Amino acid sequence: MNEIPSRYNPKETEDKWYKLWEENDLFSAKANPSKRPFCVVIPPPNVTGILHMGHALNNSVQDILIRYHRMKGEESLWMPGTDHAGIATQNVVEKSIAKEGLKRQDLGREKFIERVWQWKEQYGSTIIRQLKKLGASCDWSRTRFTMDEEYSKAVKSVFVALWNKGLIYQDVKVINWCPRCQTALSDEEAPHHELQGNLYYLKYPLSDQGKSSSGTARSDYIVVATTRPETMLGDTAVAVNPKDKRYKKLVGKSLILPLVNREIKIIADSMVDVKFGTGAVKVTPAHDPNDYALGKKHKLEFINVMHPDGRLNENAGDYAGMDRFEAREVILEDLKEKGLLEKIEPHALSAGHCYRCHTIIEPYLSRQWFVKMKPLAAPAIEAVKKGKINFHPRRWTKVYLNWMENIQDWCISRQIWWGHRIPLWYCLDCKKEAFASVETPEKCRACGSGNIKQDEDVLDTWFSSWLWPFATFYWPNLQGQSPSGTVPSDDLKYFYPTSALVTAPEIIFFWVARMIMAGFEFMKDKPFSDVYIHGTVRDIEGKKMSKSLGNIIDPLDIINEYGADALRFSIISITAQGQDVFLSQERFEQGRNFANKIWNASRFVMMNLDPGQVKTDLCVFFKKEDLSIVNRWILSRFYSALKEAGKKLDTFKFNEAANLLYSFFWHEFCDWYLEVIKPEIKARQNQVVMFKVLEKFLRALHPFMPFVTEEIWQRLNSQGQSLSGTVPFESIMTEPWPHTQEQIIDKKLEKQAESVFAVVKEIRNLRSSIEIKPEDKISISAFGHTKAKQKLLEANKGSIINLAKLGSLEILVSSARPKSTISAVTEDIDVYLHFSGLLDAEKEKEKINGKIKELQRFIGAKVQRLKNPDFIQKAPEEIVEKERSGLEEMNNSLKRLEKMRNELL
RNA sequence: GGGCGCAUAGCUCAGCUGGUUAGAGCGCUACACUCACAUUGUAGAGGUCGAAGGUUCAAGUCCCUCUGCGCCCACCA
Repeated sequence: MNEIPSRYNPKETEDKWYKLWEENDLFSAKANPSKRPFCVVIPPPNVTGILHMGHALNNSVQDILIRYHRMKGEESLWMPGTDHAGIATQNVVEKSIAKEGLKRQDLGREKFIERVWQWKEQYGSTIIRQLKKLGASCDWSRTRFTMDEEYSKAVKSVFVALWNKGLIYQDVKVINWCPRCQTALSDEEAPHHELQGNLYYLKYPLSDQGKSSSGTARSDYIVVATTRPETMLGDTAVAVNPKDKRYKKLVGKSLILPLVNREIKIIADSMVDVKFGTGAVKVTPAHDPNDYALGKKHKLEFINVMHPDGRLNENAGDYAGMDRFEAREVILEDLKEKGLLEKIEPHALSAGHCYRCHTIIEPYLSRQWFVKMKPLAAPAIEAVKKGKINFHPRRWTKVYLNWMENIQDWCISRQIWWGHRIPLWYCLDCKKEAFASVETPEKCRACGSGNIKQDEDVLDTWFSSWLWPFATFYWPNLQGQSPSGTVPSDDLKYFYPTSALVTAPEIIFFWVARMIMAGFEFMKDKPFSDVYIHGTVRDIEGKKMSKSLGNIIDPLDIINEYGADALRFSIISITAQGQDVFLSQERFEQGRNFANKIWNASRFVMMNLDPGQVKTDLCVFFKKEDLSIVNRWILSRFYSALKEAGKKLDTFKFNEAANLLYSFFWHEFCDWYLEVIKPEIKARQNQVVMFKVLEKFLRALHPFMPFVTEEIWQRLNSQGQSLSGTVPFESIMTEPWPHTQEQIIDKKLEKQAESVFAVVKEIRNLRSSIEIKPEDKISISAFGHTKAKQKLLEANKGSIINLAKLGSLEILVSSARPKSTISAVTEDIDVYLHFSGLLDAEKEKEKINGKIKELQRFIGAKVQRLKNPDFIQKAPEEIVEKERSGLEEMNNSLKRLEKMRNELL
């Protein structure tokens, strides 16, 4: 057995097994009415994506779910794919052609899109390859892309369906505009971040007419406060609160807009906050959502002063052509010169930022397409309220509902090229209303003219992502060509609704909520039953990992250095329910060490395994009573850990499941069990139990650490059961997740075994307290205060000698203290270490006194509790009983300790 | 302005529906390379569970208030 190296090397196993799994088609799933379906659709990573820690966490969780359910005998499908990520991908390709000195406009729309496809062919599967390194057991034969032909058809169908229902409309509104990407964004795509800016106080002079009639006006101008002074060029009114006494007389009068010399009215509206700034607001209806509303209400003029790229346009007069921020400085300068800049105050404000390029967005008046969301939201709200869909952890339910109940219409048109072009056509001849069509039309529906033109805009990427749980199954046609052949048409029916969705909190609005709405609207059913929201991956200081901060830990580096199993296990074991994940490089050592521990324990088992005998003995039924206490103990412990871990997995508590298996294996199986059986490892029952427990443990752990468990399982079985590399290929992947055997779990027995271990621990403790060398064989005497304990000592004498490295163990017949000993107590058992050297009685006494004091404290608390009549009366009987027996035990220990101390005198 | 989360050992965090003496990993100290593993073993130090109230026979655990961090949402110009 020397050929097993003493260190586990993931590099030699991971790629090998992944390849075999793939070659043997173990990831694929198909509709199988005799089995329960289990389905997870992957949150499709962007085609431009490269694997980061967020992906690693997200996909580890999904793979655990899928592998677990697959092993539980469910037909488990993990549907993979990528997202075309309109803006992000277009940006990447624009950067790439910029190296050739080209802009997308130089190429033209068609050529540019061709270049994007080329880029996608070349780099688009990077992330898929990386997911494979992680061990992801997706059914790759089904890999989908949101721009696939069939998928595009689904997108168009959905657009047409909503159009026909009257849920899509066009409007001119102030929307979020990214001057860098030059497109409209939805509200979700323009998250607000705080900025340290200024509040500028500008003086707007009253016009002559205004001045003359206001004899009591304190001054001949009104001061307005703004954070974006450059927008003043587009002002068409100043608004005040009608109740504001300061301005009451001025309402209806006019002002002269400085620099532009436009006459603008002073209007009154209750929307204006009297307390903010000066109580007078400049109104720029084309560049602010609030002002837009005011503009509509008061029928003001809408003056757009900006080009789509953020430069000021011809309406800005002298400032035309300047960038918005440059213009701001110049305008302030000019106002100052004219004495119209009253003051500047520092002011924290929050502004929308483009979620793709982080540019400050500009509220911008433009014509866009919108989806009416309220009707779609209603069933999606109800489903969650009624518990048809459950969030884990539950608190996200509120976040979801709050958003859904205040949902705004969705701006879906984007002024970019890469994406699903809006399936709307305009007739250039009859100029009637636009019409929607799934198939590309040749003629105008109204007049039959062939002179028609498709809308230039593309749809928001999320307008395709929200169909992911069913469009990936070739809805609405239900059949299509996957990379590996025709997909059967009953798959959707079988796998939908899918089972669980795993994602990060920031995706709830973008994707989760919308999938739920799309599910009910188009499939008449929820898209999934459970939503597991995991935390955000952060660095050790709590900062989000990002390239710009330079605090990235690359999962591929970790895989390379520690192995994919280590990565998976470490990241899962610290991912508490929905808490953010704080990572540092060292974290992965835990996973690596665990893999190594499993490796070596297995190595030890295999080195000592008699394959032939185990093979025959596996079929032998060992009667419980015939098994040694330690064998019964490890079986009981194993099955109870298994039972708990299963419960945790079923309730999305992955870290708890992982940690249960970890501490069972390391601290019970390795630290105690293997050590106890070591001297008699060839005994038939030991052989069978250690083999069984290890083999089942590997299966239980497989969803978490697929590679190392497969490698060992294969080696183990090639010994124990001759499964070695036989055809057909057998894999731990498709073995059942072990069943719990309740009848073997025996808590009483566990306690017995553990009291033996406690004796061992006390002996070790004594040994180290007087600094006896480990190689010195010491003599121990022990006395059990009950018959049962005496018997237990007798029965486990050998184990104690072995574990505590004793020269001899004498079991006393009376509680009298042997001479020249130091002592310790455990529950019901006294332990004496024979000591020939000089005994420092004082030191020994001190130690015992310390223990006595501690014990007295606890006893005091217990006595207090038991003296309380309310406690006796109101606490449950069993608790009171527990307290009583606990007190009794403690008193016993106390007496024994006191006796020991007194004997020292 | 609303909403949510977190404050427990030096660090990072577990502690489920309240019930014996509050746990883990890392780090630290001492000892040990005895034939599975130094990516290891054994032993140990280290906590009045953020603060103040309250409910209860009993509170890290439930309620209220406060403090400090963090996040999300919202049209504060």
